[in-house]
Amino acid sequence: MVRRQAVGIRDLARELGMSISTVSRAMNARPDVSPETQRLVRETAERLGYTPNQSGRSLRQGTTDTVALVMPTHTARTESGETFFLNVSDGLQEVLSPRGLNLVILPCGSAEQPDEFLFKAVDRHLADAIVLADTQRVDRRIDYLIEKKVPFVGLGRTEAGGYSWLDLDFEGVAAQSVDRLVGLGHRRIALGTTDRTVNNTFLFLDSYRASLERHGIGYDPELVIRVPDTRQGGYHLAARLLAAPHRPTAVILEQETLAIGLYRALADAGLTPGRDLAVIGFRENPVLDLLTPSLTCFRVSLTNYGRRLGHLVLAEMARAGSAGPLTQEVWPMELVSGDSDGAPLG
Amino acid sequence: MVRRQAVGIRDLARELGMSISTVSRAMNARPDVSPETQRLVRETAERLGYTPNQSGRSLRQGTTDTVALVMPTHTARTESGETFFLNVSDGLQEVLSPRGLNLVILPCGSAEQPDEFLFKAVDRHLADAIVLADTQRVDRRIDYLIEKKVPFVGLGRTEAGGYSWLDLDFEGVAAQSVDRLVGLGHRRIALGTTDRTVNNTFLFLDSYRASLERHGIGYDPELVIRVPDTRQGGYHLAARLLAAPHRPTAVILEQETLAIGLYRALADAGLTPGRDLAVIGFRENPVLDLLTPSLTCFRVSLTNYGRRLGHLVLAEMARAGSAGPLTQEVWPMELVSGDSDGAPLG
DNA sequence: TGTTTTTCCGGAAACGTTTCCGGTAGCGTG
DNA sequence: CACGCTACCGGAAACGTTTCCGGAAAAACA
Repeated sequence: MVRRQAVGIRDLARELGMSISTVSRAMNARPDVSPETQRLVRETAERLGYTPNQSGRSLRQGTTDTVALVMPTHTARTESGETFFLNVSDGLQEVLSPRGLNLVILPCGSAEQPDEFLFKAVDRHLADAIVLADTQRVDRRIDYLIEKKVPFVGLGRTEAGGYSWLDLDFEGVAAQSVDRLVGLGHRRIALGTTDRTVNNTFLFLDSYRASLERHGIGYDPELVIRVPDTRQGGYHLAARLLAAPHRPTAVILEQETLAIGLYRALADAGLTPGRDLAVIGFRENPVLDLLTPSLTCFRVSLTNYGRRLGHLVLAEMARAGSAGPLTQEVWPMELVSGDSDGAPLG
Repeated sequence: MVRRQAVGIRDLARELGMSISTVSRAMNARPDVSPETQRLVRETAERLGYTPNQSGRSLRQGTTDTVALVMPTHTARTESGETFFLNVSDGLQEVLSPRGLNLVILPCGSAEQPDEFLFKAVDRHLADAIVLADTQRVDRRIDYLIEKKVPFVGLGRTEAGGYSWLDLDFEGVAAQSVDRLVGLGHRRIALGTTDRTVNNTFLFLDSYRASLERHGIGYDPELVIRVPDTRQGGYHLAARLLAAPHRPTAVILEQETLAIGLYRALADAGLTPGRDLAVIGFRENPVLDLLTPSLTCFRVSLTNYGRRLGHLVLAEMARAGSAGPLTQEVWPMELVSGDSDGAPLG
């Protein structure tokens, strides 16, 4: 039978000739242990290769020193997501790590139910705090987290509120896009969006609609085109735009990925973005660099975003369930002007 | 003070009027507890909302029911990791999940030392098994894992061997690329690669060199161009190719990302891939769809790859340190013929 | 020097679970 | 009826750590 743990706190204490409680305090840098002892303990621990057993610690203090970012992998697989999450997680970790907190990413496989997946993770007390991505308009997971008093931050809003979140300014982006296009003289402005149930989609659509009406342009449901968040989706989107009875002169994309298929489709039809159809994309993305003419879109520093997220998580953990103030932040995005959104032809 | 755990096994036992040992056995579906009791226990657990505390379990049985995929996020940020890891993890999870194993992704932030990061994760016994990505040519982490007898699978080879791994057929890809280009009549074939220390890079280079020599073409170090694994890198690569004294007629890319900047640079120079310069990329990637002419590259099902990885992990866990047979698999990639690799002009 | 405070350390009880070991009841068998 | 066997279950000891509590020595103070 294999030894469970190579060297435990008991072995270390025996080696040092002191009590395990002293060793424990020394390892945790408690003030009530002499500096000399601390040094000695640490040195010996290093020498014997001792590291405290996490399960023991967790059991005793009811804490795991871990923050989990739960993220549905099928979202990330839609080609736009992976760099998003990894960049965010990098910023997140940069803040958490110095505080002695480990970051783990919990991928909710495409096979599983996102709700059940989270419930299980929470019940198992896999982490002390959670970052919940891909929030739906109404999201049962939020209710669960609140009920169970798990410190968490939403990486996205829901309709309900009542918790701390951080989100990109979808409404602002939609409004800016409409304003810009209207300013250029466009009146028939389409929206290319997805069929996802994530809240962003709703926010974007609502703002698009409100912005149009603010400019005295009637909202035409025919101009809201829902396609899958993939290249093929973008291609299909273009096809539907071009086939529309009264063809729109501009389109706003809620997902950057759509731009790829859209450009391709326009090229196939002998049309040029910016001249024959004004296009405004969503998030700036390295791979979009390939697009010619360059895409007008919006920029945000994902690493900073992740860092801020880290601080929110820390705040949530600090207040530990006590009814403190919530932080709800919308992050503005900066317009990056490209050549894809010219004035209408006609 | 807040109750540590809402409802523990003790509460459940009291409610049921039986001993905690029976409850435990029932929850774990042990054979020596009557079916009737099992049903009753489960039902009551469900009703009271009881879930076993993971720390308690881990402490007692020295196991965490978790597999960790450790992955350096800075790799993923170089734009080429794009969808690779999430697709692989999806397949991985599909295999692990039904076995009651949780998958976590441990992102080694760009700020941290990858070695230390792993050592700490292992010492803390964060997972029962590990999938180690981004293996270097010589990798201290491998030695550590072997020494500590942690079940693990390399997502990539190292020079040393002596453990189980799964890897893509970089050598085959390089050889096929060279063969194809030589077959088309090319003699000056460049290699666009990166300065990364990951083992792939070495394997690819070695095979490129050997393949050339197999065709009686001398290896010219001047034709091996190392650039960062980014768009800018690809752009820079093209610049160096075009500026070469005796300009190569073909280039093989070890990283798919390079294709983007390369295409852009060629366009800027008024050149066309496939006509003025033959290009063979590496892995098929959705975003590369934008490239015109279409890129000749290689294909592999990442989800299958991930699934296979899952089975290797299970095998490693099963043999639990006992010197069993190692599994070392190279996965072939399928050539996807595009229009980017025509015959040389001259 | 006597008293109080401070500094530092040891003993022991948790944390929630699993599992070994033993024990009782019921059953079949001769 | 006596015996053994099986099917279930309970008690209690772990697993490795932290932390409460108290106590001894040393330091500070009068």
